Amino acid sequence: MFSKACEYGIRASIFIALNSFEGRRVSPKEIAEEIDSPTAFTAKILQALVRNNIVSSVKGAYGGFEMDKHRIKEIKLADIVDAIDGDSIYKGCGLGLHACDEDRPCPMHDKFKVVRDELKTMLESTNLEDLALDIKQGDTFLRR
Amino acid sequence: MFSKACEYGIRASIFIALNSFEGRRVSPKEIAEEIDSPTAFTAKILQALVRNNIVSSVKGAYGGFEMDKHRIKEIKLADIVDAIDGDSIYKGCGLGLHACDEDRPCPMHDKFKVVRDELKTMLESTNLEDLALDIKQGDTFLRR
DNA sequence: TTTATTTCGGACAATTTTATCCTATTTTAT
DNA sequence: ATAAAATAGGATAAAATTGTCCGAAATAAA
Repeated sequence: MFSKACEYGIRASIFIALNSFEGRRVSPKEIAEEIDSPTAFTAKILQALVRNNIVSSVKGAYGGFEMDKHRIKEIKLADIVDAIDGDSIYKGCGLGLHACDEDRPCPMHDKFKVVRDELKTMLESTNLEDLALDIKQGDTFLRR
Repeated sequence: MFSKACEYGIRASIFIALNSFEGRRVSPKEIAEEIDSPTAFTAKILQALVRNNIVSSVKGAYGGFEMDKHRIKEIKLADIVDAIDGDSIYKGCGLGLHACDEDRPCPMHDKFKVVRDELKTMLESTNLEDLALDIKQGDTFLRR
């Protein structure tokens, strides 16, 4: 469904949010250990998240990755997916047809659209704060 | 969402179904031209469809790929997706966690499950005959 | 200002997916 | 039987994705 990069990106974002509530910055190494992902690859994904204004970074001693505490609830899963995988998952045709739309639909179009729109709505209505709080309460997990 | 192989597989199956209604066998070349896909790669996918009993093949002169006319309505999109991409799209965790389930869910689990189940239901309830008939009536298309 | 620390970013490598090519095998028609 | 036609399948190549490494740039603390 999502690329590996996107999966890591979402997990990393949740972990950073969790720590930003406590005012802690985290390093790529710490993030990768916590979300069980390859460190250098995760660092690359963090760069993309920074470029897309999902997280911010601070270089130098005592630096690391963090999020503005008050923006955490404004950041939606859709923002992260957009930043890393783009919007093809919302907009693309189920059969990979470039010109598939209402006017010239593929055979799956109508039925696929329902599912795709529901996915879109879900991603757009799920914010990082809710996800982070579930983890904090031990209801959900980021590893394995 | 689906792999290229799976997209080609679905498109090819629909085209074969369409021709099998008329009792015509079709070649990989003809299929690839009609669904706008690479011929040799499509041929490989057809082999997988044959192995998984989605279509049958006849070698030698006047051979080609065909489907049992009476089974066309019994074949669901889910069968084709299963044959080519496996069931990870139904069963996999949205965040790629191997051990994600009801007991130890990832933060996206509940919301993702709703979408994934709807996708599953859609694929399991859509049969090749309906898709082929839509094309025949000029309501939907397999190319571009 | 110097040093230690940390992200940034480019180059490279491994793996997976997508795609091609060629030969073997099977089947039908003559 | 033989030849022609067609799928089967292995080897290989190209492209995309995933993953690693290392030096440059930036920053904070001393």
